[in-house]
Amino acid sequence: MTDNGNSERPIPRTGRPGKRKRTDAQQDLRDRPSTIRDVASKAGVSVATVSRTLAGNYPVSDETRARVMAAVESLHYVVNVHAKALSGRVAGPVALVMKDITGPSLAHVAAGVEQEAADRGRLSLVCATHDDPAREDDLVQLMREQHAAAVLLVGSVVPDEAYDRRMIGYAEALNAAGSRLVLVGRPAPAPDLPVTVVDYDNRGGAFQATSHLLASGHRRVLFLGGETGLSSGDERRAGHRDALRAHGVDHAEELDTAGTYTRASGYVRTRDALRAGLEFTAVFAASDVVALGALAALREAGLDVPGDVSVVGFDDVPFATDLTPSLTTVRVPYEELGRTAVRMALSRTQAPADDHVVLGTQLVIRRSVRRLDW
Amino acid sequence: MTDNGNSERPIPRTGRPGKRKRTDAQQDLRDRPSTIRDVASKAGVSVATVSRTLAGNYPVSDETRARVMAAVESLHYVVNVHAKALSGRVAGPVALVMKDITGPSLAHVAAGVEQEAADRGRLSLVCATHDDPAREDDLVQLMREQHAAAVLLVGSVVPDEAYDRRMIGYAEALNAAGSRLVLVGRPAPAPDLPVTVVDYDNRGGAFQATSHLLASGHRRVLFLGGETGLSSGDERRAGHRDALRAHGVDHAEELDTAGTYTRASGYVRTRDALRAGLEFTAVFAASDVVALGALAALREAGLDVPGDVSVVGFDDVPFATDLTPSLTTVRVPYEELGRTAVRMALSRTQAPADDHVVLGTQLVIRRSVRRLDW
DNA sequence: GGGACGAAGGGAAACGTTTACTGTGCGATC
DNA sequence: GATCGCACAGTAAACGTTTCCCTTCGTCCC
Repeated sequence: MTDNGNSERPIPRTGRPGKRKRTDAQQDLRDRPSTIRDVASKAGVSVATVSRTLAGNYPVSDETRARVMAAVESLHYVVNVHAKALSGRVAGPVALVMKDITGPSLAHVAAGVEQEAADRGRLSLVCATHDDPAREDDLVQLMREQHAAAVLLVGSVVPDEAYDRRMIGYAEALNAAGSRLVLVGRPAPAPDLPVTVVDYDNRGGAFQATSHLLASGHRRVLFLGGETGLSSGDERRAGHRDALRAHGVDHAEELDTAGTYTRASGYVRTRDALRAGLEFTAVFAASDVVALGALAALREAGLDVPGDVSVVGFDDVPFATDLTPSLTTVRVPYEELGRTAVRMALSRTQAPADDHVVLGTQLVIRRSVRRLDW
Repeated sequence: MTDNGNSERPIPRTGRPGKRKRTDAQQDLRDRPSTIRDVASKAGVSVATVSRTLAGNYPVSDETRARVMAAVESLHYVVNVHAKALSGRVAGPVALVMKDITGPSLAHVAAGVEQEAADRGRLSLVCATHDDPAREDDLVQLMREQHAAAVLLVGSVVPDEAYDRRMIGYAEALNAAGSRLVLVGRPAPAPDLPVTVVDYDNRGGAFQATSHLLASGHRRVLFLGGETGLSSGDERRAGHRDALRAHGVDHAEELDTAGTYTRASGYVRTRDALRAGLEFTAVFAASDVVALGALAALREAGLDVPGDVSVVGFDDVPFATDLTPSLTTVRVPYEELGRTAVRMALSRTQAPADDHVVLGTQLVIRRSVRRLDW
């Protein structure tokens, strides 16, 4: 024993009496992460002292601290987060659940979430559902197992009864586990639920967009809306109609289309409208990628934007400024959406109530709209 | 006692003899996640039986199973992953460390990583470094604590000596902890290191791009390269020069520029080249966003693409097809890059050696290049 | 000179699982 | 009819930390 001879009590044992699978001791350093006991024995102190030295919340003599730190260095010791979580408290991660990460808007939400989470010392778990509700169920379950501090469900949905039921279930299950459900860009299923809702003003943004077109003298606006039923789609449609009504413009049924948020959908609907001989001087696409399709169809038809037809989008994705012409669109604060969601979920005081917030949207005027009265 | 009366043995106790902070039992369900002991006591069995019932790796009578499942349901029990990790083995997460998540190419890598990880039953931790080496150090450390199965460092770098040292440290530290360092899109710091490298053929892609321009009759190609020193930038530059050499075209120093991978850089360099009166009939931008800037500058100068100047990009970001004109570019299999990285890191057999793979890149011909000899 | 006190450190419980051991009955086998 | 084996269930050790509680030792104050 290499005890420093000042005590009869046994020095902390190197290993437990329990069996060790590994027979040759030389391998121990190689493939098994070193534990606090390894550090303790190497430093000739107890595990309690090592823990306290590293935590720095307890007086430790300089000499002991030095020995412990040296042992930590030489063993490349890092704490085992599972053990730490099991005993002391560990800040749970933030879980981000979305349909897909590659879309520019969702990527920005993710960036905001990651940044705010990191600022608060949390890790971010990112998962894609690919629009599969069963997968969403599994993920919420999984996040409960992981003790996630908050579970963020991001992206527009069809708010039917099944959706409400699922969200209610999630909210309660997470709440019971001390976590928090956060709905980002999707509606609350019911009032007084333990849920945080962070949304943005779809309706107001669409209102601004269409108002801008109407104020520029356009009267026949082809609306390339999102899917009917989808929350963001319906809200943007409502904002569009609000604006028509507010400006006393008749709502032409045939100009009010619905479809998916894809380039293809924008392309097809615009092309078909042109083929059908519909008259319009402007297009309001309910998303920038839809606008992309519209621009392609218009260009193909030999129409100039904004010379012949004006176009407005929605989202303000990064490339909107680089299109020809640069796209007038509605800016959605996606990154701020993510940050706010994390902030609200984590800094929630003991208020058990639900909390909602709606971030504003804002028209960004570029070059894809022409004033007709010029 | 609601025991079913068929045994004298004491039913498992409800709680441990140890002290409980909570005094009023009614609160127990509310804020503390229920444990396997809660389930066991509710079902009138031992914790071992509950564990085995849930794991399904041990014979359990139908009646017992039903009771356990009922208890699980009613208590909304989920296993505590930390406890599980401490005892049996739990598949560690995959950690993805990158400069920023919002870029289209990195987002696609992330999507590939997430998908492959999910397919293998792993969670994905996503972190942004914002190009801060110290943050990268912290994250690697953090991932070691988290027992990540693999740590993926994604994105081009300046491979200087400090970089090598850091990567070597990471590789060894992670390897010692049973994890694996994976470098994606960046070079290996040294041979025979426990590291997995997944890269793509920057040089070959650039060679194809410039070759395409030269084969189309262009002789003076403005090269908008990436930063000198940056691995991907240097490789693409090398590929470009290879092609010039292969086609016997003189390398004109003034046409070979370096800068950042930003739209602004592409814009400024193209504008300056035009102002300086440099003669060129084609532009090869070392990334699509740089091409975006070039397109804007050309347009501003009243030049038509591809009528007056041809343009080729690199990356094949999603919007490349939607530009005016659609952009001829080099496709990089970003998503596959992510998938491959995870696959290689996780399905690595006991081969302790380093393993490298280079994915191919491929020219995608669209409408931004004109044949000069027509 | 004696007690109080603070600094420093150790022992061991507790966190929630999994699983190796140990029993039990009970039907089948010789 | 004793025995073997199997289905089923419980006990307890182990996983790696943190922290409560206890001990020791030196100082300071009256």
